[in-house]
Amino acid sequence: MNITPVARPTYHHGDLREALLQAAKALIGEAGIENLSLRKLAERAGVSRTAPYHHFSGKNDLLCAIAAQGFRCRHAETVAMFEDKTLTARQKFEQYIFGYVRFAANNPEQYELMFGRSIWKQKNSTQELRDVAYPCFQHQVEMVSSWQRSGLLSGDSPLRTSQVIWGAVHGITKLFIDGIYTDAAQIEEVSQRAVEMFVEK
Amino acid sequence: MNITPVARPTYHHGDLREALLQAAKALIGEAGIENLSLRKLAERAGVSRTAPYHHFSGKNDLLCAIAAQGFRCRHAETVAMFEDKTLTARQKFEQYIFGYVRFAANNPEQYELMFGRSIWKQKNSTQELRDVAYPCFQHQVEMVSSWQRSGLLSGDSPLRTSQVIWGAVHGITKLFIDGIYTDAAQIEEVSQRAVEMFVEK
DNA sequence: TTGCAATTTTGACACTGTCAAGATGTGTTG
DNA sequence: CAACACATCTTGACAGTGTCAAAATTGCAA
Repeated sequence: MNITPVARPTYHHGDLREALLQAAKALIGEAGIENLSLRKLAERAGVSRTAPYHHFSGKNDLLCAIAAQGFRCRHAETVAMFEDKTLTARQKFEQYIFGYVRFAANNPEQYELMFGRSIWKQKNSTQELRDVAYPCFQHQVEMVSSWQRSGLLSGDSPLRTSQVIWGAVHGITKLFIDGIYTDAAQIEEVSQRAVEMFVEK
Repeated sequence: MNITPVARPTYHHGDLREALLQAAKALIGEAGIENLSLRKLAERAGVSRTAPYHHFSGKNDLLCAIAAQGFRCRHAETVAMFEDKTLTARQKFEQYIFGYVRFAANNPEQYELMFGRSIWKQKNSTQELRDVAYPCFQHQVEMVSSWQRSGLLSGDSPLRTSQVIWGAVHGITKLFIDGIYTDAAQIEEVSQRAVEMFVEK
């Protein structure tokens, strides 16, 4: 919540864009997205109110950049896990569910930016964000398709099945991080139950 | 988006509280929650900026009241459906899923208030809202419990199973109304697939 | 050195939620 | 009917917000 301005020796910052992204992630982690203001952010970075506008076209642009970072991080994690040849299909499915939920629980504010209404609702998404998010979505369908071929999941429509499973993890996640489910300790048990309910017996 | 002030003959409004709730629902339906301001709302109701403060303790209080209306409406719908003796268990389950998704699709902004982060995240919920929301949550668990006893759903933990199913419909719903799934026409097909994946064969 | 472009700053504007204090109406009691 | 109490509404004010325009500063290239 507190602002800790950073003294800056030179007039030009050097890498203000990256510094702003870092400070923004720190601020939303402390006080939530709704309490992030460009002015507080600028002050934290030790720079004037409108300096960020030379690195981001506006607040929305900055939020999209943070979301894009999240997609890149999450996508790398998922691909690495799915290509691990020491895991069975069932283990990969479990890892996917638990990894997804854990990522969201550890970075709730960033997750909100990635999948929340503030960006996607009214076509606020940047081209950069769309370019990095769509492969992420696509990869989920491919994983589900592979699990169906291996008999772990039922049905013949990878897209529909993937939409239901993604919906489930997304919904469980949101109910927890948005504070409707108050007991956060239950999230692992609910995830476990989700795995049981989806895999074929 | 436009403001259409309402001429008012008398100094006292008569039923300003209800008028504000109605106008607020109309405004968020037109421009979304994030574009609702108390000032525009007051102007629309033909009243000064601070008049609403004599009927709601603040903006959050007003939003909670709108959410509470949504819970009452949805709860009545659900109870009536579940007590309909002409429906089989399977039909009731389908109706629950489709009804849930349809309600959210028809009232996306009100749904966002009911289950979104803006209210629940930081203990912003009113006592009135909690009193009307919890029975709604509880009823979902009871329905799932009944479907498990009838053999429609598997497992022995109504709470966990209910959390997964609620998570699924909530997640599917959110992915659509928040604009991540762009093709809203698919929502029925995804709901149908969800029913198939959850009921025992 | 001069000139140019990138970067940062100051000033300004419209908008927001909300508090304090005053004005106006309504209802109740003597 | 008169006077008071109270609910309701209004005006004024304040701090905070995102963002634009114009001016200032700096780094780099010719």
